[in-house]
Amino acid sequence: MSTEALIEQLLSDAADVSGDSAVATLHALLDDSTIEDDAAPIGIAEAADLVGLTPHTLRYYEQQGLTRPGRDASGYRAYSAADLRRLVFLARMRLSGMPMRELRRYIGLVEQGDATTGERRAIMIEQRERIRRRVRELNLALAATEYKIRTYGGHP
Amino acid sequence: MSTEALIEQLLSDAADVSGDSAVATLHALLDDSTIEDDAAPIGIAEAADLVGLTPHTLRYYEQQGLTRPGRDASGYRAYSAADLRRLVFLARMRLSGMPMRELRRYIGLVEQGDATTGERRAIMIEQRERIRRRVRELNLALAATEYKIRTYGGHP
DNA sequence: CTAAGCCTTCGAGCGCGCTCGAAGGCAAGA
DNA sequence: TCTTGCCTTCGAGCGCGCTCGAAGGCTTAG
Repeated sequence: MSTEALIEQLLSDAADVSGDSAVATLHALLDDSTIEDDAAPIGIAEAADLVGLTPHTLRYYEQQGLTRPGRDASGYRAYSAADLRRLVFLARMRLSGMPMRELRRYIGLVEQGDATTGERRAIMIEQRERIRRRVRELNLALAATEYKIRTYGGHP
Repeated sequence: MSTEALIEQLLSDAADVSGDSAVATLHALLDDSTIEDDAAPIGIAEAADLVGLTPHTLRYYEQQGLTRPGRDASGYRAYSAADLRRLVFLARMRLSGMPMRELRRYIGLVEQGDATTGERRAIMIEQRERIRRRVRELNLALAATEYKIRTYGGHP
């Protein structure tokens, strides 16, 4: 099951993202073991498919310094398990509204090694704040939208 | 759910009383019932201030056919209570991720009169789905982000 | 041997939603 | 009267995140 499919499944468990099955699915998504370490590297089309992006976008991310996949004998990109895990992470962070700029900064720290985990954590905490704020905005807009719907439903 | 309920919801989000949420609070409080119908029209700067947009943006919205404020003796835009209510609505819908395109379509229907309320309602229902979906995405990303934070916190 | 279909690089273009600057009009205070 | 400051229109520019097309190379099927 591809990441995209997993996300689809999660989103369609509409009732509760906090429910047990959703959490289990999420762990599957987050857990490294979902992508086997010893799997053979795959081509760009397959990788793109797996994470729900296009080959164009994957090349773009690489050009932006977010990934550095290996190459096969023909010079084609070869995405390893680690590369795929990073792509999954990038896709999820983009989806949550994290700007490319921040992602570049974060990946830069990752490539500098363990000494930067503190700073990385800080970035993720900022990111959490961004998401929470956005959720609050959306709940407000949702209330307004439901008000409109109800208004059209009967009594103006 | 009118102003009262929105306020209640705001209170439940009361954790952060930062500037950003002040804007959200303003938007909520400016629900239709809080703008008095007989208030004198106001200038573009004041209107922009009131709804948390810039005069540039207000002119842009007008150029896009979303508003049609009156003019004073000097040819300056004069936003009436009705104009302001519409601006508040537009701002809230934009904030919730409704595309300009949809908003143009919706306002077009509004200007066609009462015969279009059914179609308008349908648009708002689509919009509700968009928001709900986005909230679900964000909750998912939030869980992933918190997982990262926890991981850096100590036990990998 | 050829053609299909994937891959490569590079640079340009696009859709969105603003955002800004230029050039000038009008109003009110020192 | 002059200056300050907000207003007008118009069109261009920008930041983001892709998205696409051109021109060509490798590989496999027929």
